[in-house]
Amino acid sequence: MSGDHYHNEDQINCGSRVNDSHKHKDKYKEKEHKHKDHKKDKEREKFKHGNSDHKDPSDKKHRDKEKMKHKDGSTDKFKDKHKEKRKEEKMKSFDGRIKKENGFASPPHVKSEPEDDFYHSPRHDKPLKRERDDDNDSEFKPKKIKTENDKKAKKRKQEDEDFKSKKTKNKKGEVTDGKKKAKKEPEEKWKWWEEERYTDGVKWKFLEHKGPVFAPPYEPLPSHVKFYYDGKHMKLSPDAEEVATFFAKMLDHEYTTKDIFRKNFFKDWRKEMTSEEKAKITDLKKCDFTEMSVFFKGQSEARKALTREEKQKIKEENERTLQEYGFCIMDNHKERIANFRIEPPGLFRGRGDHPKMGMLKRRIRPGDIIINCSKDSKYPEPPPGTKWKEVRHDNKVTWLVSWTENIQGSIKYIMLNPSSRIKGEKDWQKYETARRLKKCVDRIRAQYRDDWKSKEMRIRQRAVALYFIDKLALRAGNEKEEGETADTVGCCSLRVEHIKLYPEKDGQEFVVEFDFLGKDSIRYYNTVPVEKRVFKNLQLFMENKEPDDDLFDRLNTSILNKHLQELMDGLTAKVFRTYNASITLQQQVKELTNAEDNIPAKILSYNRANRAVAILCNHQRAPPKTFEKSMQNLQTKIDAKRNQLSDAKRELKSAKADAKMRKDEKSKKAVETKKKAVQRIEEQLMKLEVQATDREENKQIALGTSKLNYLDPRISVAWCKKWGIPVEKIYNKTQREKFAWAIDMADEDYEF
DNA sequence: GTACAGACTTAGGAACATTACT
DNA sequence: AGTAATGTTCCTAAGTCTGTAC
Repeated sequence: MSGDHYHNEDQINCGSRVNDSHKHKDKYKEKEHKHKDHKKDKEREKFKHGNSDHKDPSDKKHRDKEKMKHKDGSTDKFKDKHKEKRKEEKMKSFDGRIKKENGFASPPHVKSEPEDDFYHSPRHDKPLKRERDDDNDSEFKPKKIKTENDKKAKKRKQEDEDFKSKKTKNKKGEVTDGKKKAKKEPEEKWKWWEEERYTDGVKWKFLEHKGPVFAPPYEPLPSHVKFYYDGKHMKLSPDAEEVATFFAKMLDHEYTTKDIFRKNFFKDWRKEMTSEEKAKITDLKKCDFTEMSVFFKGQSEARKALTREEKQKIKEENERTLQEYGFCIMDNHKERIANFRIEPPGLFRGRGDHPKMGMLKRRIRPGDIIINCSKDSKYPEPPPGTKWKEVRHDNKVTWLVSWTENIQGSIKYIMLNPSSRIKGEKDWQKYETARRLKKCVDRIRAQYRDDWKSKEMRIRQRAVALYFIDKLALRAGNEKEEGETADTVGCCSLRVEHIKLYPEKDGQEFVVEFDFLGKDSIRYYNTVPVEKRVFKNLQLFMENKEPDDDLFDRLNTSILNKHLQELMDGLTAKVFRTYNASITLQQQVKELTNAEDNIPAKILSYNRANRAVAILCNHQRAPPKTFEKSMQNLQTKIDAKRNQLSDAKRELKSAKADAKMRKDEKSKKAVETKKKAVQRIEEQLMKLEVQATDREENKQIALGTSKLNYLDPRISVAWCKKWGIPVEKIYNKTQREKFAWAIDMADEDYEF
C-alpha cells in the first residue's frame, strides 16, 4: 500500500463549499452558474468530448427514446426509469408527503413470538445465550446490576487473533485505577470487550428502560406578542400560532428567504389554521412575525442572564432527567442512551437543495411510539391518559423506542450511546472487517484491473466504479427517490455531467475531473490522473449519453455489493473507506512523526495525518465565521511572544555579563533564572506557532468525522503509547468513552 | 431484479459549556 | 467580572446496507 495511491492534494484548495444556491434540478440554468466561482472554467470550455463523433445535443429527444446500445450488445434497462422519473418529478415534487403520513401507515406487524419460542433461533440445537457465563437466563435480569469487571474474561471465538493474546492480561489491572470515583461514576468500567459476543443476531437478553422524554407542550404566546397580517393584528388559534412560532424562530435564518422553504411552510401552516384563518391568510409575504421573533430573542437573552443559582437549578433538573431517562439496563449493565428525547416539532431543515425544506415536522405523541423492551422487564409507562402505539419485544434489534417521521416517512429510533457494548462491539467489528480487507486488497485490486478489459460492459463498469471507491474513497451511491431529497450522488449514481475527461492536463495524462454534490450536499471536487484503461473505459461509458444520464448505467450498489461479498466475506463498498482511511492514518502518522520533536509538534504531526484522511474522505466544514479574526489574534500573540523572547534574551545576555564581572553566587543564579525564562518562552512561542499552522491547515477541514467513524482507534492509541503522548491529547472525554475498548487493548506495536 | 421497509452508521451545524483573555 | 474564543455535546438529516415480497 503506497502513499501515492491517492491524488487528492488539490482537492481542498479547489473544493469550495457549495451553498444552497447550487441547483442540480434546473440543469440548464445550472450549466451557467454552477461553476461560476471556479477557476477551472476556461479549461472546461475548451474541452469537448474526446470523441469527435459525439452527437449533437440537439437530437436529444430522439435519442432519449431509443434504447442505447452497448458494445456488448446489451441494451439499457433499469436505469432509464430513474432518469425519466427525475425529469418528471422536477415538476410535481411537492405533493409527495401525503402518501406517507404517519397516521395512516399501518403499524409494521408486531412479532409477538409465541411464549415457547421467544428467542427464536434459526438453529434450535444451539443456545443463543452468550457463552461467557455458565448459568441460566435469569442472570440477565438485573437482580443486581454488575458494577465490577467480570471475573472471567473468556476468549472470543471470533476472528480477532490479535486480542486473543492480550485480552486477559489486565482484567484486574484497571480496577486499581479509581480516578473516576471523583466524578459521579462510582462504578468500575465494564469491559465488555473481554466477554463473549452474541451470535445468530440476538442483540440482548434483557432490556429495561423508562421510555422517551417528550418535547414540552406548546406554551401559547403572551397576549402582548402580536401577529399581524397585512398590517392588522390577528389573534391566531393555538395550533396555527404554534406553527407560526416555528417560522418566527427561524426568521434570521437564510432558510426563510428561500422559495421552496416558504412555499412548503405556508402550505403546511395553512393545514393547521381554522377555516377563518385559512380564508384570511393567503399570502405569506403579508405575514409579520417580527414581534414573535423579538419575543423569542428576548427569551434567550433572559436565559443567558439568569443568575448562577438559577442556572444551577436548571442544570440539576436536566441531570435528574438524564438520570431517570438517560440510561437503560441491558443484560445486567446500566448503559447510556444516546437520544432519549423525542425530536420536538418544528420546520424541516433539509441540507442543500432539499425539496421538502420548510415542511412541518409534526409533534410526536405517545400514540406514535413503539416501545421495545424485554417481556420480563418493567415496561415504561406512557404519560397519564395516553397509550403507546405498541410494546414489542424484539431482541434481534438494538433500539428501545421508534416512531415514524412524517417528512420522509422513515423510522426514527432511540438507541444506545457509542460507549455502550452494543455499539462498541459493532464498531470494533467494523475495523476487523477492514483489517481483513487489508489482507486481500492486493488480490481485489488485481482483479478489478483485470476486469477493466472484460468483454462485458457491466463488468467493466463495476471494475471502474470499484477503482474509484478504492482510490478516491467515494461512497457507494445508492439510488435515491427523485424529488424526495436533495440531488446528491455517490459512486454508482454518478452522472455523465459529474465528470470531465482530459486526455492531457497540466502535464499529466488521462485526467478525470470530478465535480458533484455528495452526502449532505457537500461538494466533491477533485482532478485525478487515472490509468489509461480507466480513461478509455470512461470515454466508452459516456458515449452517446446526455449529461444527466448515469455514468454507470449497468451498475448499482446492490450489484456492486453482491460482487464484493463474493470477493470477501462481509465486504461492502464502505469497507474501502474505512480501510483506506485507517491505513492512511497509520502510514502518515509513521511518516510524519519525528522522534526528537516535543509533544505539541508530535501532536501536530498526528493532526496532519488525521487531516490527510479527512481530505481523502472529503470531510469539510464551513470555515468558522470568526476564522480570519482568530487567526489574526493568534498572530498578534505570536508577535508579542517574539518580542518577549528577544527581551528575555537580552536580559539573559546582560545577566551573563554581569555574572562574569561579579562572579558571585547571586548573579550566577540570576543567569540560571534568565536562561530558564528564555527556554520557557521559546517553548511557548513554538507552541503558538504550531497552533497557528495547525489551525490554518484546518480551515475548511473537519477532523472529527474521520476520527469518530473511520480511523481504527487502536492506531491512535498505539501511537500515543509509542511516543508517550497522553491519550487525552488526542481524544476528549466522550471519545475516550467511545473508544474505551481500544484504549484498553491496544499497545504500542498494534498494527492495523 | 426491483421496490420498499427497516435498522443502523455517518455527517455537519447549532447550541451549549468551558477556558482564555482583557 | 465580563466577554470572546474555543471545545464539547446535542441534534437530527442523510447516507449504507440487508431482508423481504412480488
